[in-house]
Amino acid sequence: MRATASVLHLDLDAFFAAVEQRDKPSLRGKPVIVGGLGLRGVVSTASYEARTFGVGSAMAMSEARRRCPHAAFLSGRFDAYRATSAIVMRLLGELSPLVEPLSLDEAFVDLAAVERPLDGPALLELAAELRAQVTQETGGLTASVGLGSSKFIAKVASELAKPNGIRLVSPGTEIETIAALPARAIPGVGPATMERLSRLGVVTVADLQQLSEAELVRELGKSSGEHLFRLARADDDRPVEPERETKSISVEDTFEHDIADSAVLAGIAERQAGQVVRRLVKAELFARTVTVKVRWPDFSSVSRSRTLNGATDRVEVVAQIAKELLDGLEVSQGVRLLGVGVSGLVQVAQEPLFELEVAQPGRVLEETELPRPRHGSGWPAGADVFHAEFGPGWVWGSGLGRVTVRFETADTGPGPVRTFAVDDPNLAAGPRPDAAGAELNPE
DNA sequence: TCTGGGGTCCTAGGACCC
DNA sequence: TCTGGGGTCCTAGGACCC
Repeated sequence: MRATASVLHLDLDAFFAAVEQRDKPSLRGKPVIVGGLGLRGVVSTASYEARTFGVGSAMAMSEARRRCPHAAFLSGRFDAYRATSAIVMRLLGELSPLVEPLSLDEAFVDLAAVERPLDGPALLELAAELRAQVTQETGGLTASVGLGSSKFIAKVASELAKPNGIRLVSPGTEIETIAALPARAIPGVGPATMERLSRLGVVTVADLQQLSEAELVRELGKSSGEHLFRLARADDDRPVEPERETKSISVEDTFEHDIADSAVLAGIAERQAGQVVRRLVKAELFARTVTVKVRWPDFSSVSRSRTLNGATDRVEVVAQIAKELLDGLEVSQGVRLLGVGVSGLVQVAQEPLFELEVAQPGRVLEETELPRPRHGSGWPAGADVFHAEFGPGWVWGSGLGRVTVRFETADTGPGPVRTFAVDDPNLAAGPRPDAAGAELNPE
């Protein structure tokens, strides 16, 4: 904890949904739900209009549809989210070189790296200007900003500021600020920890402050217990860390229907190994450990891993090991989710040649013929499209060989709706072909 | 029609080494 | 002549976060 409130936490409000409302004027002011639209999808982000119906992140999409049937249900457009996030991260980088992104929509900034300490009014002014810049440069998104003497307090502050606000927790007032909050508000206290704390009579952070460190360690283990003991007293000296090295890379897929065919699963593992290795190579890393993860129909899951003597970035090696690990599992009851991951990442190859006798050379499957999870048609709801005659629009819905498109962009008013055959030659997937991101980079 | 995907961190037990 | 002790690595599972 510092003597000044020099840690800033920024959180974009209902980020994915807000980007959709920005780019789809007909959805502004309406409930929008972004997430997996398949049978087993979950909600990534709900707009504030949807939240009033009790829809929230991580909720099963089936439940969200029950609670808010008239919402717009969209699959995500991650390129658009990444582009918008980059704008915000750039603005944060102008405040300080010490920016630690937590996700596309959240980051810490260490303001102590900037010249002299700022007092309360100066901090509030800086935050207000930042929020105005974010809204200006992103085309209308809002952010909540928290300021405090540590990461923990800054994060709590931005939570208290939501939505669309600023909150400064002045140094010296931290403990009284957090005391009234539910213990669940402390990062790291999830459902399981909260259940254990409840048994000790803990509801609020103030209750937590009554427990001794020994009691917490006994209940939660050494690391968590000591950590929680300190956070309950607003004692947090974790630094803002701009660069965090990648520790693992993984790909996993939940299937629309459980799969019990081991040959099909092996084919999926092979494709996933390819995806993992592509990212491994792009990061210029090599991996020593390969892990396979399986989720059963009852939602329990197991993992199997193997560590090599050397590190590899070869698809054949990762795919072969993944398939061998999968072979060791009895899949006849069906598999709900399959995943392949690598860890033990290093920057140099140390690959012993004897590590793998590549079995029968076998045909290398083309990317397109490997099994992929399919969620409905090739026209995901919410996706950008471009029509030769009508211009840019987005997929409103599809089915029965038809796709319905609404023609509007961030800069138009609500636009008209037209329906086409799914194979209409005038209709192309993706944003306007010749001006990618133009509206976000006016210069 | 319950429960995604990509991560990080922690714990605990066993193997192994000195 | 029953079985110390510490350290490290590996595996597996689980909690948690966005």
